[in-house]
Amino acid sequence: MTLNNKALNNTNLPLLRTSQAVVHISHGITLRQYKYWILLLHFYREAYKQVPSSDFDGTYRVSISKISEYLGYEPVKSELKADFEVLRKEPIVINILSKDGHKAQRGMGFISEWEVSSKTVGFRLPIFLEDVMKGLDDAKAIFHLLHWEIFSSFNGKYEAIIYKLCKDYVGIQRTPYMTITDFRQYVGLQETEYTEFAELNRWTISKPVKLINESIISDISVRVEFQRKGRKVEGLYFKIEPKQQTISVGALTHMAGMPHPAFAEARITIPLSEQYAYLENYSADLIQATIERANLFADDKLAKSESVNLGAIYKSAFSGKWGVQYLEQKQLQTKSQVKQKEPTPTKRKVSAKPSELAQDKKLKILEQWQALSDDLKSEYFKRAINNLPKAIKSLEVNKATLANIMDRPLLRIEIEKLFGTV
DNA sequence: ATATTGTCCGTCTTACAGTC
DNA sequence: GACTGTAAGACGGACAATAT
Repeated sequence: MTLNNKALNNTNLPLLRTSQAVVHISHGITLRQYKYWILLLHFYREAYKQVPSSDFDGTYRVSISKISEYLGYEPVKSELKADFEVLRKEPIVINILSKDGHKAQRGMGFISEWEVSSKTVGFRLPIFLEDVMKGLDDAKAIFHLLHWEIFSSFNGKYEAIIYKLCKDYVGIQRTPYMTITDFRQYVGLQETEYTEFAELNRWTISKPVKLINESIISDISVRVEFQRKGRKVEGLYFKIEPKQQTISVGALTHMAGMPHPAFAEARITIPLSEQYAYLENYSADLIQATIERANLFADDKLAKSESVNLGAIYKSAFSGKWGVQYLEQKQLQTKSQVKQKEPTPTKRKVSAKPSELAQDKKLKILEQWQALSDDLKSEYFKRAINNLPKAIKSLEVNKATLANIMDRPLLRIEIEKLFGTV
């Protein structure tokens, strides 16, 4: 569809296989059906990642209890079937570029088959969506970054759609321009609905935007920009800014499912909004290198028993592009096998008060942890691991030990939570 | 039964264009 | 530049239809 083309033209992103290709589909389905679909895509993606590709036949079954877990209530069977049937029938038409570079259109349903039994739900995705899900670059994987709980907490149809649209463009801080017709199509309006712009604006633009901005759990703030010809509004786009999180970073990370792997080595939890911003601007390799470099710098300071403010270090590491040097250096090293002394990174700014607070808190937790007996430690360790979202658990089980648990941000947060509840 | 969504009406504000 | 008419739009509220 047209939106997608514009997005791609504007930013010169590679065609296809980007998250945008999946996301921007105009539709007339209800919010609940839309939620199901997003959930199914999420499950599909998870399943695909866990099972080696050749063994994965494309049909995925998920227990109804798992769906209930995400939705927060148990769906009624008849309703579920009806919704899946709508998802199967509702058309998606996407403009794509075929291999020879010519434009092509493709039509499909949101899902291609479904099966509902007493305890499970099975579904298959159209081939195109399957391909997109398989081909999704990790850095672009929307479903780890998509904040399911925030999304599902919006109870307005347009609110959720606009939130999601904006969420996809936090990185470039604005959505593609769309005409009013495009917008109507995007949010799934019939010709007869909201024929007057004033009403359209009032109920499908202004109000949802206001609600998104006022929501205490929303992680973005959104502003609509109209393009006018005289007084008449011809089109619009949204401007997006990451919002200061009003709930704990730990809770957010937990809800979002997983931090991006590139941030795995980070010793403090980098807020998702920042992760987004970094991911938009730097490659995963570069991010990893930046964090590694920053860690070295921190170690260096620790060795000299200077105080270390990780939040500030990471910030200046990214803004100062420490990773670029480091990455080049690493490549050189592996090539020439010659060990060089690392250049000192550019001077660190002394700022970032909020992260100092976080640092204090971290130290407290650390003290509390060290005061525990070995038995208690392993007890907490087990419980922390168990509390992790499934996807992370399998990773952490292999990596985490009693000795390094405090260096693993997600686990530390779980421990912190456990301390809080005891 | 209640909440959400869509429509309609009335009134106020604002930007544009024409006239003086 | 000031004045004025006009149309687009904002906004509050009432209410019906629909979904949950």
